[in-house]
Amino acid sequence: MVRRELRRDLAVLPMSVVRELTGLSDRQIRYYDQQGLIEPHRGAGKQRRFSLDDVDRLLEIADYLDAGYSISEIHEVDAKKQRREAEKVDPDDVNMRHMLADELLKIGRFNNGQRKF
DNA sequence: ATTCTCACA
DNA sequence: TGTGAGAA
Repeated sequence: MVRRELRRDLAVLPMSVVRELTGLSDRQIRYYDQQGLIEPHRGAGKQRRFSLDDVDRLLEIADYLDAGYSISEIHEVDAKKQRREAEKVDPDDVNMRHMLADELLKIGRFNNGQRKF
């Protein structure tokens, strides 16, 4: 039996669902899209279709923003992330970066309580 | 009914 | 970022 799992990379979620799942306004979601932070697929009528990965990405973006990062700074982080992804193919380094990123976000959240968790 | 783009008394 | 207009 092939292990049939949930495909978090399939873009099948409409705005309404993503809005609920992230707590973001569709205005914000479209804005992050324009800024190139996410590239959801398009369906009939150019309507955006998001994947669960996109939802995670959106939450990540919201966290960075709450932590005080600017859109451009988030792009910097992405760029830096890709460069290392290209060079060092060290799996341990990848995990370490994720851990550091999480810590940065936690610190950011404590430095400005705006998020309504 | 929903979502999209564009523009701002 | 919000909001409203007009189209799809």
